Amino acid sequence: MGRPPAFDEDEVLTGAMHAFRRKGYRGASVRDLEQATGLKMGSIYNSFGDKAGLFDAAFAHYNASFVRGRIDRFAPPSAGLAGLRALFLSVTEEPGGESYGCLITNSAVELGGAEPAPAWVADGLRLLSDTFAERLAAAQARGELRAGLHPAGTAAKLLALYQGILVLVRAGHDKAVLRHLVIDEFANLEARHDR
Amino acid sequence: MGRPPAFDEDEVLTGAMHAFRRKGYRGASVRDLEQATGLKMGSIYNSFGDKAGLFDAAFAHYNASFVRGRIDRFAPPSAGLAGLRALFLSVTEEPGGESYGCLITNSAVELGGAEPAPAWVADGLRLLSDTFAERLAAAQARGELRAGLHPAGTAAKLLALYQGILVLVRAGHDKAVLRHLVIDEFANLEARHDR
DNA sequence: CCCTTTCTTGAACATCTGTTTTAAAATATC
DNA sequence: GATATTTTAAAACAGATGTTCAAGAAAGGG
Repeated sequence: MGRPPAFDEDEVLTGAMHAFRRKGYRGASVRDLEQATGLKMGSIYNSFGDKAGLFDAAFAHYNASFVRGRIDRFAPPSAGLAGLRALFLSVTEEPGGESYGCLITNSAVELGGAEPAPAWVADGLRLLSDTFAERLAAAQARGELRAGLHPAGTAAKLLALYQGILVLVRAGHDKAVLRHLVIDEFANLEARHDR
Repeated sequence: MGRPPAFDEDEVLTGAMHAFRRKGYRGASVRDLEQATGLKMGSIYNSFGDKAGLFDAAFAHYNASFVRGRIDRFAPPSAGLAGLRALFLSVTEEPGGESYGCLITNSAVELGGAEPAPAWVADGLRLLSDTFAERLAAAQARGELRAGLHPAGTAAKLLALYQGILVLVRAGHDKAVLRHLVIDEFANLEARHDR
């Protein structure tokens, strides 16, 4: 009973997610979000409660679809260390001159000073960190990892490196330098067969 | 001729700098800046033109005083690799529960999407990167650096790691993990005397 | 001492913000 | 097909935002 919604929720969340990514939570006005989602103000408030509600939904969508999709595409369990490297390289190859950045990184920085740091930031960071640790542990089991490295500790370092690369990408840093950096770092993680 | 300003410019810029650091460029309202600087609205506009002008001046102050001061204190040329490590560790030891973050990192993320990325971001990043490269080169000359490492490339990696650590600090990440990460990374950079 | 110049103050302004409200349109159930 | 219920649409609202304005205050030069 009652009229069903006329919009596709995935499209709406994807549009909102990109708007928040580009302009930040504060920088994306509700009028901007109208254009990004195709919804009108009333529908946004009717469906998501308020701007923070839409942000929450968009962030959840970002973690569950965008980040996880990127992991599955570039760094599936079978791809090993090379997959992780491909994941890192992929963030330096965003299309176009514009640097959209990562919603996790951007939100951590923008909202990090506020009292209730949104749970989605911690969730996204954990998703990345857990993925890194799992792939590193698998690589270690296969003897692909350099001796003396601990998956958990190395995962923490990779998480910091990943966030830092995203900051530098957003700052317009030279991408060739960033790619070189990633290649070097993963060469250091690999088992040394040449000794 | 004319009445001289009654405020101390360093105090004003320091106050503004902290406000921008905590709340971001957009998040710090001109009313907030009144309280942070002690100046009244009219004086702010009379002295700095507009909010962006105050931000510019505060950012220049941050680079020239805060960042450079931190470098000089923790990582003077004489301190070698251990100085760099101390510099990295210092960002994980900010006082209080609140994480103010780094104006360079925060601005790179917040304003990175905008067309004219402020020059102070690039300047600050270069100041850090140049310092890292110089200290690494000096360490190499003294034989403190692990063989096969290039100062410039390693400096780029350290810059990314530094920015990433600041993101994670702002996200409220466990500081013990971050400290461990720094210690591990610098152990990897040091020449191996135990082989 | 006057008077020009500059700084300070605090109110005023227009615009933009997130949100609410009102009325219309559309569909599912009976 | 009537009714109930929800979505849509667009206007309206209160508050916050960046900025400007006009009047008073403080110093230095004549």
